[in-house]
Amino acid sequence: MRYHRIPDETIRRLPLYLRGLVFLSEEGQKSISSHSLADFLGVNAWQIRKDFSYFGAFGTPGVGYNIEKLEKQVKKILRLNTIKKAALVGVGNLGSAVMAYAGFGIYGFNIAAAFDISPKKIGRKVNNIRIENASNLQTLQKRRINIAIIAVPRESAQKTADTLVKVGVRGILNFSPCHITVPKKVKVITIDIAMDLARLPYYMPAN
Amino acid sequence: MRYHRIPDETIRRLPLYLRGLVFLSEEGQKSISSHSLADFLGVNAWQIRKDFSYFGAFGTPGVGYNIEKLEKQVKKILRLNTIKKAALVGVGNLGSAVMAYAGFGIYGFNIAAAFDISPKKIGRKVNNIRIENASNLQTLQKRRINIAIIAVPRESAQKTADTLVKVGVRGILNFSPCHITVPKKVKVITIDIAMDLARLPYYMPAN
DNA sequence: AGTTACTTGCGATTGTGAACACAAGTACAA
DNA sequence: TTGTACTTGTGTTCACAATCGCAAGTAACT
Repeated sequence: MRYHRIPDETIRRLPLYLRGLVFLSEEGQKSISSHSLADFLGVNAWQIRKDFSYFGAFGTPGVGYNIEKLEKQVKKILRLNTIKKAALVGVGNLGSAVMAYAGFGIYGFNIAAAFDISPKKIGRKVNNIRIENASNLQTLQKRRINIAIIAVPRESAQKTADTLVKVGVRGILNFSPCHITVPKKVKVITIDIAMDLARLPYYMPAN
Repeated sequence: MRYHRIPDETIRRLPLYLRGLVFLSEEGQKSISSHSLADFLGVNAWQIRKDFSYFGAFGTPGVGYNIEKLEKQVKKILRLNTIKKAALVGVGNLGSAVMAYAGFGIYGFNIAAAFDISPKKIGRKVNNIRIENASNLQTLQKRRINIAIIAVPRESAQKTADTLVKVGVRGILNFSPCHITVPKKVKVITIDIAMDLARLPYYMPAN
């Protein structure tokens, strides 16, 4: 099945695998079996092998996978092999946390710009990034930033997205708890941390 | 009640539906058709109807769904009909954002306690909640708090989880980018916001 | 070289959920 | 009462993903 299309569910898992591979690589480990990686990540070994098989064979039977090679391949599939600049819109509580979050680095992301509308925040520096006036979003086009993170209140999320699309952004990570409508050429992924918390009680035994 | 098991994917969507219903309810709307709700949330109408049909029929053909009734039912399924107290462990950047996040309210969650190990933070108040010493986690048992949010650095996530389980916590929302091992009776949902961002480039047209 | 223990790759099977189509219920106007 | 426009509920079909099983490859012995 070497030339088959990669299932969406596999793509969803790749960042998880990548996270594990990067960690192991930093620990100095050179190769790992599907079983060990599975234990480390809390998934199934056959799932890992199946997923990896969709984009070619990289493992050595009896030995395992070469971590560095695999890491490169996963990054290539996800188009993460070049450093990507992202813009943050909305430097409130959540936005500040996003700016400070170290976890984007391993995926090659770099928060290169931050915007807000509050005069109190504009001009201040967070994590060495100067907060700019949100009315200057159009500068993103020239700066070739086409990924944005929306962390504004729900009321302004759609308007913000519209502006971002207009200035050439084609990938949006949306933290506002609402649906955002965009042209087909633009991909939006919405995260609502409260929604995940809301699923928890269902899975908890009676209390 | 023809179906005995509600599919997991349906459960995953219920918080989304609930979010929409609460919003519409606050707007004063009394009833809504599956099609309108679908448009509002950015999903398919037949999906909504099918999902709702798993736990009984609530709509009126020709009219739509009674928002209040439906909201109550969804909350009941998700076991959100009583206010739930949750504890936060780790009041760093992300933890602070979680404490300030208003979105938990509509699901009936209430961050009732916060813990950290930094002497600088202990004793300070955030959102009217006094930050306690993390060595006092065992008080959760007496306080009958059995849901916790972990927002500590990766290195201490597993240890934190172990302690939480020991003091009776049975549901954990984990923001640390690592797998956490817990007894079967405990449910963990892990969120890694960077992982979602990492999927974005794959879905963006060539650049 | 032969043996053993281990591991991958992947075809085959099973399970699950998305998508569809439509029968049946409701409201309302004439 | 009849007709029309609308909406729900669900059986059925189809697509896709999880899981399994195993042949074949590899390494490290003796």
